[in-house]
Amino acid sequence: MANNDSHSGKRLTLKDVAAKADVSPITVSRVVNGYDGVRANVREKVEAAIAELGYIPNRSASVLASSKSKLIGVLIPSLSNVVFNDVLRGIYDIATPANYQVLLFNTHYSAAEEERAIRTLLGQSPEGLIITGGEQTTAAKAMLQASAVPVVQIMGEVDNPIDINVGFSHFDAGAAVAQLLLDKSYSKIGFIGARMDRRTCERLAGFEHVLSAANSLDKTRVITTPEPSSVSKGALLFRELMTITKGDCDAVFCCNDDLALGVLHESKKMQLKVPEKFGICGFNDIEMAAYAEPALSTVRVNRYNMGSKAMEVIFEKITSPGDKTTPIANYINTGFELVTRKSTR
Amino acid sequence: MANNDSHSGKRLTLKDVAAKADVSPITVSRVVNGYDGVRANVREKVEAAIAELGYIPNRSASVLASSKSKLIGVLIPSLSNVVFNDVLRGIYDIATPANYQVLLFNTHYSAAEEERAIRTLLGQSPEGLIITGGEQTTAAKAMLQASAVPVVQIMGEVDNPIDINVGFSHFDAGAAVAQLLLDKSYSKIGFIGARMDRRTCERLAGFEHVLSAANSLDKTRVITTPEPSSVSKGALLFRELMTITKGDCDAVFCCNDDLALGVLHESKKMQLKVPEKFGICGFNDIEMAAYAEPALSTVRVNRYNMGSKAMEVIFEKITSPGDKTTPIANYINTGFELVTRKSTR
DNA sequence: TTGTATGCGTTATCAC
DNA sequence: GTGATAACGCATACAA
Repeated sequence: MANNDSHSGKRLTLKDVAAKADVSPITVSRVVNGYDGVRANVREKVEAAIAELGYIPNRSASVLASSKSKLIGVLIPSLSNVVFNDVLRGIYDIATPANYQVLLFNTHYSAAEEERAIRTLLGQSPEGLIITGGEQTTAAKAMLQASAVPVVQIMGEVDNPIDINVGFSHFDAGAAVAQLLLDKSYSKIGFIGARMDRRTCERLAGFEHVLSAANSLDKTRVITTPEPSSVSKGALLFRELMTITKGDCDAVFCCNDDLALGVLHESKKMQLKVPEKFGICGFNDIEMAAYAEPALSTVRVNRYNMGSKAMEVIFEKITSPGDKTTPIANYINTGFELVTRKSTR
Repeated sequence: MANNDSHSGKRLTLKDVAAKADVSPITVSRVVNGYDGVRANVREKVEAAIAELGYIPNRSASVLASSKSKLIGVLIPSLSNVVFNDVLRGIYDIATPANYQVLLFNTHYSAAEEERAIRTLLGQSPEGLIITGGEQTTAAKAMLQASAVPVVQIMGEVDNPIDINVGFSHFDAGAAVAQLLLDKSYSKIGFIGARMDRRTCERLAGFEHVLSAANSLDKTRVITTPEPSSVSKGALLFRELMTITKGDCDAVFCCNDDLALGVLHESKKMQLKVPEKFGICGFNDIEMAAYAEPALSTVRVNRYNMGSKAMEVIFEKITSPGDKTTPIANYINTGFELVTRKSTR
């Protein structure tokens, strides 16, 4: 931290650069924004002045005057969940090269915090919004509708998309896992879940749906907690499952890999043979899943793609304003994939 | 996405609210900003108008007029590295309750990208900047100096802090690990590192320093790659280490836990007895470290604290402007801690 | 190709 | 306690 160098106090503006380069402010503006119609020698003169002065354009003024913000608002429910890392990477990898900025909010799985974030975000003329899931408050939805800003709801398949929806069906994914375990001849299948947000509940619903149809559903084998998930929580919940069912359980679907890794760890301590006597399936396919012993069966979801697709769709919307001839699909299914490894028969 | 409701097209401003509430725009502004000096009944009238119209203040205009942005710029080199999740959480947990926004940039370990990000950031009148390490370009450093914005360099101990430095000595940490392994009677100690950013290099330097002093340094046991680290990369590099040294190696320090987990996995495949015949020490103490088998010895660093402390220091600077009587320390050591588990004797 | 006038929506300042 | 006026720094629209 230090003082401003020469022009201490006052912030440098277009005018200062213009004076130095002996042109008008608007010409400087044109150079800054890379307009073609500026003579080469003038451009060079201006660029030299900018460099010499160390001029940095004031973005607030620019946004105010042009109402172009190059800003994308992103709302995710958690910063601890590694799942969102990949999603964010996908978003940034598309946004940054296009010179768009990302304003990220952590909503802590709270619709109220989300609404507050949406409000502040909307005050900054964002050119697009990426939000998680479809459980916004009605007030938030109304604001979004009224704003006319492209909105992408990511992660899950939502019921009435505000605008565009990029994700996959967690119900189907949960169902697929149940079917997989059934196919592997497990019959007393439990469920371990933490946090229990909307999408986790949907996975559970799909899972229960299939088990129920196969007459294999026993809800005492469903152990959940609203607390955040972790490896240690997985171990804890697994012990609970085994206590409650008195060990009458031969497989478990964990709502994410962290939990599953904890279950795996604990099952070894219990000397439970995985996968022969006990099958474990996780969710997300984090890198460690492949390196667990036995390697963890899980469900691969295209996290990075959800992020990059969301950004791409926003750019499509931005660049084809009101173009009704080439409608953009309002649901993009990023799918999922069962990954069977050694933790299931 | 939809049309604006009533006043379609035009965006709502203070003036609209003022008209509706039959007061002047400035009064609305006062209500919006929670000034005390507004009569209760006027305030209520204004608030009603705001609610009815669904008015959202334009932040660009506000920032332009007041040059108060409530914006903190954060620059991190990677979004894949889980280390930064915790740092970010620490930042957000302090910033958000104070109504500050966080504008996050991913610099991809590139000083050039970092400089670009700093430039755009500085254009938005941030009230504080949190940047990673001390390897900014000289141009970037100059801009930061000139800006008079509080700057916190986090993660490592940097040489000439631009302003404030929050982190710990990676050199010392690397040295401590070397000493630990030596103390456990390992003598042919290798190093496996990926990415090899500045802080990783410092850990290696500290490590080599101690080994060298103990006459145990053999640089052929140092295997590194500029590529990003991962569990699989750990396994790969470990095989390389064993090939190059023809197995003449009895311990390894991995520059992070992911790598170490990969080494652990691979050593089992090689039937190498850990920790008896081979010791492994990681870095960071991610949750999985404790759940590996054998559990991984590692170094705990206070990631969350680095983030929260950085924000706290910025707030101190903001709230005590130029207060020379209570100087803020320009280096805050967040420390580290050796965590010895079963992967070392 | 370059410049002039004007407005973007808010807040600071100073009246009332 | 409330209001009028003038910035804030830039970009749009148009003129030259």
